[in-house]
Amino acid sequence: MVARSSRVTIHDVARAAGVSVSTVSKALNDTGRMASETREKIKSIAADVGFRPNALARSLLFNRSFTVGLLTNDTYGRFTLPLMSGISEALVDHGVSVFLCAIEDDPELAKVHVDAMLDKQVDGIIATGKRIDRSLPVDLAGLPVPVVYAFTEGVPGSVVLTADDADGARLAVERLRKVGRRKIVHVTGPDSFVSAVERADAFRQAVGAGAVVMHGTWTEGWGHEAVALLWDDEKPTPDGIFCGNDQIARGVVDALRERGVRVPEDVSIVGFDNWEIFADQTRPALTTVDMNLKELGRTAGLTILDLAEGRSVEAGLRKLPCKLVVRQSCGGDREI
Amino acid sequence: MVARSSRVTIHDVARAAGVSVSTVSKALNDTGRMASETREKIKSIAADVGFRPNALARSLLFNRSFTVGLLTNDTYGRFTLPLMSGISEALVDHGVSVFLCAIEDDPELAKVHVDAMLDKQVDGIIATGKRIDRSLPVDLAGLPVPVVYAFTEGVPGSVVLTADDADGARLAVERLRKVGRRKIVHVTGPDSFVSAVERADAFRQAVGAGAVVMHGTWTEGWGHEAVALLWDDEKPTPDGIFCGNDQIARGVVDALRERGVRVPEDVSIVGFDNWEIFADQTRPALTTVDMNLKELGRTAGLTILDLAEGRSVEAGLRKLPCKLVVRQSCGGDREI
DNA sequence: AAATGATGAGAAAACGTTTTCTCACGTTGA
DNA sequence: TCAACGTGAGAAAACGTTTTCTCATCATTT
Repeated sequence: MVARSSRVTIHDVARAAGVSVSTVSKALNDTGRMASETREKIKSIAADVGFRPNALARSLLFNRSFTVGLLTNDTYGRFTLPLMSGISEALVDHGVSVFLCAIEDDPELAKVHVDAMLDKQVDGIIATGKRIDRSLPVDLAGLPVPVVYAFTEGVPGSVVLTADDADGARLAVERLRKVGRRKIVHVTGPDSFVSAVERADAFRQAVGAGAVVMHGTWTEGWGHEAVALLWDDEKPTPDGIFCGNDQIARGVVDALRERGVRVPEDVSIVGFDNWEIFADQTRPALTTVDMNLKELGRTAGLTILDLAEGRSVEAGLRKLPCKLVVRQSCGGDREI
Repeated sequence: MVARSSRVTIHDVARAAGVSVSTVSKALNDTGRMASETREKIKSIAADVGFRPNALARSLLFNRSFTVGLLTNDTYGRFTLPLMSGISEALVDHGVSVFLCAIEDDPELAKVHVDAMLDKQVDGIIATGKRIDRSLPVDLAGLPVPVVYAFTEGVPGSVVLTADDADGARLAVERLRKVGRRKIVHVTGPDSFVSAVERADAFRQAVGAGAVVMHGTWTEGWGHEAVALLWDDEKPTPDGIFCGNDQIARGVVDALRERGVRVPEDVSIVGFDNWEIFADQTRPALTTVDMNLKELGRTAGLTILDLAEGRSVEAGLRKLPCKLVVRQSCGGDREI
């Protein structure tokens, strides 16, 4: 009405084939009764003129937009991009596209984005954050579409996906044990983070009596500081350090090198996150726990699809397993 | 037809108000002739029942989906996320949402995503990559919608946006000069990158005769190596180093510290990228060139909007200015 | 008092699909 | 020869909007 599309519509195909639009539709969708020559002829003509059905029209009809919204509060993209990649990968086969909205902790902005997505009739919304113990600054309860939470707190009765922190900690300790380490400490982030606590608890359980956990910040600086605390002390120094993230691990490795302590010969280090930009560039490269973010994204995508298509999904917190990526900082990468 | 929407439509509002749908539409859009009491009454009823127009239906009518596609080949998100944030910020006010598609260098996948976006009638596509001298593995010429390229090579006659590398280099040298540095070298990435070459050329021009440019890789390791080359040499050592990215800068700073060379007292360092995860965590924190990615994203968003709405835009390569972010690695942060 | 004009509101068409319903035609069987 | 049936294809409605057109109704002017 306002503008005229230059795109080829089903009417153009019908005209070119000398049949009605209904016949074209049935021919292309392999539905209805029809002489098979007619069907083939129409298909070939449609291909010739480059017809592609207008998804908007179908959406209107089916009340399904084949679109989901990804709401993220993780400005930096550390989590969002791998997650996004997994979601997209899982959904592209189903013809579903993803709206990405960065809300930058702004409730107003979040509301605007959510409204825009609802207006565009998204089939579902995936909400992601940085922490499982913080919720987004917008209420997603009672929306007319399903919602899946990933790495952020969900409302009661919702589906929440996260990495299994305890599993990650166990993998790390297991590895350190395997390379013969016996005096292992855990240097991690603040105990105000649920994931830091869960990893710490699993660490304590795996290590047993005398387990040492040092809470600090998620920074390289804290890695340095922790090494200073451990080595300047009178007590015997550890031979294995499990770090709460790769930045801390980087700090620890650097601090040890400065002290002339060799990694991995004297001390084995395991990081957490497999943030390649850190893990790969640290010398030696970090053996680290990977949270399988892409797989988590894939799961989130498939889950939202299940919900959108009316299949029931078990509510509650679902923790997905981690995996260990072996590089050099832990040692034993050849002999095991 | 297939499923029945539980959402409230304009018909529901019409019924509730005891008027026709046309009247409701006109009332809500402030068009048509109508008693102002009627208009207000309808507006209030619409608000009461929570009516929000179905964007799909409008899109179908206007042949405008208020949606753009962002095609990215930058898996890691270093460029994509800030860009995305800027695009989104610029477009959200216009009611435009963004489809994000990560194509991971796969031509097949790219084609699938582009087709999906076209089917969904995007108003335009923004294509982004990592390098201005490489094109995406998919041909975006001749599409029925406008395309804007950012940080990737465009087809002839297209609109291409990128950061002004030469400007960035000039800002860096200017700063180093201002803090009194006279013997400045440039340690950067491979000369197979156009942006490395452009920065190097601008660097040479700014520094004048005797300018030293060292090409290597974009890694911390090269930063270390370059310092070794410079300091192990017989020649006098530089008092200022402009690095091609923050990772190299990080390597340089660390290597200098290991040699007992003080930064910024003895040598001033300027990085490039303002990748906060590096720039902020380096000790001392890096003074570095910021490519204004968010602003670039904003420009890309507004440009695609102009194109989508039929306003003409000058084709060709458009270089946006950089800015210098001052931290501690260059010195002079107080006295200037 | 009749013709003109202004005002308010509804009917219908349009956007591009899919699906249900209807119908004409030709074939088969009695 | 006629009824019953199967087959192929089109007409129309529907999805939720917006917009153009038409038409009452009522007030104003001659």
